[in-house]
Amino acid sequence: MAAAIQVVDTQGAGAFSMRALGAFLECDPTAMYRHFRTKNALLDALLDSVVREGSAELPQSDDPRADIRANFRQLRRSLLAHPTLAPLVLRRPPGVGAYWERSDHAVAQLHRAGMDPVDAANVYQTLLFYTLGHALSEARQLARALEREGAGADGGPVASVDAPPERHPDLSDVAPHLRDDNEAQFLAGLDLILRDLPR
Amino acid sequence: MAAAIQVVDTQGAGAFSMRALGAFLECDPTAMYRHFRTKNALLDALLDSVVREGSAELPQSDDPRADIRANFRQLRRSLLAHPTLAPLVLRRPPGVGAYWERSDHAVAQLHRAGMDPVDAANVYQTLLFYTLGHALSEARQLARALEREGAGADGGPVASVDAPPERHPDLSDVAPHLRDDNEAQFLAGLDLILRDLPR
DNA sequence: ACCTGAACACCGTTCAAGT
DNA sequence: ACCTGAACACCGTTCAAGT
Repeated sequence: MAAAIQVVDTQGAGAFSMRALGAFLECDPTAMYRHFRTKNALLDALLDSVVREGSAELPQSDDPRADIRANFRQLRRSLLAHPTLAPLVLRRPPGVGAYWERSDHAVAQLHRAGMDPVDAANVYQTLLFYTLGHALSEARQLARALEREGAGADGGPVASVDAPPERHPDLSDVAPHLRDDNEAQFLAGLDLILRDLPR
Repeated sequence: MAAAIQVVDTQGAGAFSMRALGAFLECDPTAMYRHFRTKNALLDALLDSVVREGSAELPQSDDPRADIRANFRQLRRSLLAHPTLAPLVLRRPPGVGAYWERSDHAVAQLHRAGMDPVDAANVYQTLLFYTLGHALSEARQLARALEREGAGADGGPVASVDAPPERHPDLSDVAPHLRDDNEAQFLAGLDLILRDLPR
């Protein structure tokens, strides 16, 4: 139900209830139980649709590395498109269901780059967990900014640091470098993991 | 409040309510509002204590790489020690508050290994997000196994794959390699990110 | 076949009242 | 100063009853 996504995006995930959805659709709150066995089942359908978003246009060029980058960049953007919904994605096990298209694509590219299965499995899971962790942290922060100042907020750095310098000198040295563009920072991490892959 | 952690661990995070905690402590459900402004504030205190758990004994040996490994392995274990609580850690922004000790330690080791600040920042965030994503996924699965069969369950592989082989040949090739020991798989991902670090 | 709405067993939180 | 308990405004879900 696309209406449910709309409710979550405009009202926030916390305000999403059967009663709120019923009011939005102008029907009885209990009518949804004809289409979904439970609120959890409805939520799971929403999460799957977010993860699958845009996965039909995954590129298959002559550069495996670029294709993998595109895959995970797209996943990150899909998650960030619904910041208040994104944190709930962790409720679903990664690597199954909605991830099939994405993981099959990524593993195929790793094979094509000449990587053996064991390495491919590790690199794939590292990429996936890194992407989920990074995007969901960013989404959470973006969601807070949205509810604080309405539309048009940018959320700030994905992980800002404000430690007392005298106690944590090394941390404070690094802090300025955490304030850069979030997507660039994300892609740098991807490249770090993909470093050994032939370009 | 350590009693709250006990309630979460035995009853599951879903059953944690002010009323349930009150029943456990044999006091009125509203008595907690003298010590915590809100249920959220109480939960945040719990999450912080989990992240900080054991961070006092972070090693500082002559091998920066091993020290960083120990840091993130310890973080993973702290999260997995409270599997039903762990997913809620994402509600807090990483990189602040409870993470100070851990991130300061990790960044100090990266410096000591001769890494420049920009690289150190990226490597640190990559490690953190990878660890959070990996451990929280594993914790979620472990929590499900626990509530399904009581104590003594192992939770199975952190990301099992059961895709139709005819549609996803590459994925099916890799699936067997995802079923190995979860901690070994986690450490392999860490090493992947730390590959360039001098040993 | 599908929707309705009353009802049940819960929530978090507030606040006047007690000691 | 701290705890109590009634009360308020919510939840998800069920089920007999309507069309």
